[in-house]
Amino acid sequence: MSKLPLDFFLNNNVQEVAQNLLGQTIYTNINGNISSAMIIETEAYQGPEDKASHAYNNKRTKRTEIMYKNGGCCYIYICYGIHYLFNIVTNKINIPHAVLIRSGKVISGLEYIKKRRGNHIPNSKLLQGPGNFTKGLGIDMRFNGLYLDKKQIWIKNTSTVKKQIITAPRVGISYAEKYALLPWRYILKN
DNA sequence: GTGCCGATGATCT
DNA sequence: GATCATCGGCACG
Repeated sequence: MSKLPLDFFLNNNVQEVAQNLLGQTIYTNINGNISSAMIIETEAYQGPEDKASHAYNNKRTKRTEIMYKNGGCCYIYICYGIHYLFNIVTNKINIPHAVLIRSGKVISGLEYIKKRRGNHIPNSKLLQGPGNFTKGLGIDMRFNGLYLDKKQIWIKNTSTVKKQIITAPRVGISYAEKYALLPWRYILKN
């Protein structure tokens, strides 16, 4: 169980990285409080060609600039004014691919995660959904632009060799026309 | 379990 | 001023 090296994210196939991330364990350290989660749901966003991506057509703005960095970098943005969404930039510099992390399963730091989410939330739902995932792990805009080899955030290689993956269309992007139908959402079975 | 709906603000035109 | 890579609460039944 070793830390994932950053070159894991330099792969030029973002769909492959999104699938390889399933079963890996992500850690956050918020003021010394460490919590971790197994990644169980991801979505691939293939920048320039993908109408659902913020970087469609190589669009460069202040917000999307992070996506043009080298793979292994965190891309955080606010969705619907309320929720932080966590993406990992993939591929080489100037190629704006990214993987959205949608759901996880608590591995450690349950007490911190419950505190951030509220005690009435059942354990199985603590990190379900992209907004809940970031809230539970304490991820916010401070993480935007951080690489995954920092003391605040990192990923350990805990994926089993054999895993069963369910594919599905991505969520909340009906405006993306034919790209909305592509099965670029990946869910770990069980 | 499913379905509707308001909250809420950064971002871009 | 419009557009969202969402969530929780409430109404069903």
